[in-house]
Amino acid sequence: MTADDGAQPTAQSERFQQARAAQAMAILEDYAEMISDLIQEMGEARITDIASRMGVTHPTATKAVARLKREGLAVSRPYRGVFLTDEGAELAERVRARHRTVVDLLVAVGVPPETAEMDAEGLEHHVSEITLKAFERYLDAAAK
Amino acid sequence: MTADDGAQPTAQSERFQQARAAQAMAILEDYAEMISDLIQEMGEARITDIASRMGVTHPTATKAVARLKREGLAVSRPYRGVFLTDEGAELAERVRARHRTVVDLLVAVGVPPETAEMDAEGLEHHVSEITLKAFERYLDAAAK
DNA sequence: ATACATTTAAAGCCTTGGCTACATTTCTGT
DNA sequence: ACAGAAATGTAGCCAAGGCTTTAAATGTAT
Repeated sequence: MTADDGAQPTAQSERFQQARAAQAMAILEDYAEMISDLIQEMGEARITDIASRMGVTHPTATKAVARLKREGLAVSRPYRGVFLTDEGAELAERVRARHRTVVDLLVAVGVPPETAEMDAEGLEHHVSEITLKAFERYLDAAAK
Repeated sequence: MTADDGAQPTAQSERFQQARAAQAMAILEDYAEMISDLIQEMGEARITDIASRMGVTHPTATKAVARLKREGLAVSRPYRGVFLTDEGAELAERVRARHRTVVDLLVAVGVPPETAEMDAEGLEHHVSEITLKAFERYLDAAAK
């Protein structure tokens, strides 16, 4: 009836699939950024601290770290802190920069800073490169 | 060490928990909106059409509809179309309006329309009421 | 009206990302 | 040095949201 079952995806279904893919990356990104934060602040990232800051229990944090390791983004030895690989650190830095840009843009269009910080946490993972660049241009223009 | 294990959550951990909660609603919102779209366009929403537009297989769509029914957002009889309850229709309408606002705002700050449409699909679920209101004010101001 | 095509349903599998409960290891203080 | 506390690991449970495969119901066309 709608003419595409299993056949070529529509633009719309592609958007949903894209959104789902972004979501799959989101947690990895959050954990990588958190680990990076902790290393900067305290020299190492302990499972307990990661869990506490992410608002999850430590087994959950352990699982997430296992996934990061599987993806080649982190390394760790039993009963020791977690560290990022070069790739992981790079991801964390990109995520951090994007987060700042998103918060800044929200504030620039009139969102209260606290709310901006809150919403950015979920929002940021769905901001594409193109949109990010647009945000940066907008902020640059507004800064002048 | 970081002083809050299981104790009161930090502002940061609360943000993450909030983002996770928003994510849990996201799929429900997407399906509700899609069902609403289909009903408007074709008078009813068939499982096959929902699946095709969402870019998933029909068993997956069936499961999603089951959740909607469980949450009191939709109703359906075996081998018949899916319909929204008042609550479901209201949710769909809110989601649709928010989607439009988000796309408009993205375009207003310089994001190409096609990209705006793409990113909004994931973004919208994390835009709080407060942020949405700010977007609307911004768009109003820019319209003048 | 009956055979064939399409649609829906049902069952069962997988991964993710939460959780609790329990075991083990490391750290710390006396 | 050793006991108790704290941190980490491991196992197993759950729900969500994908999937494929198989079965049943519905719709359609000769």
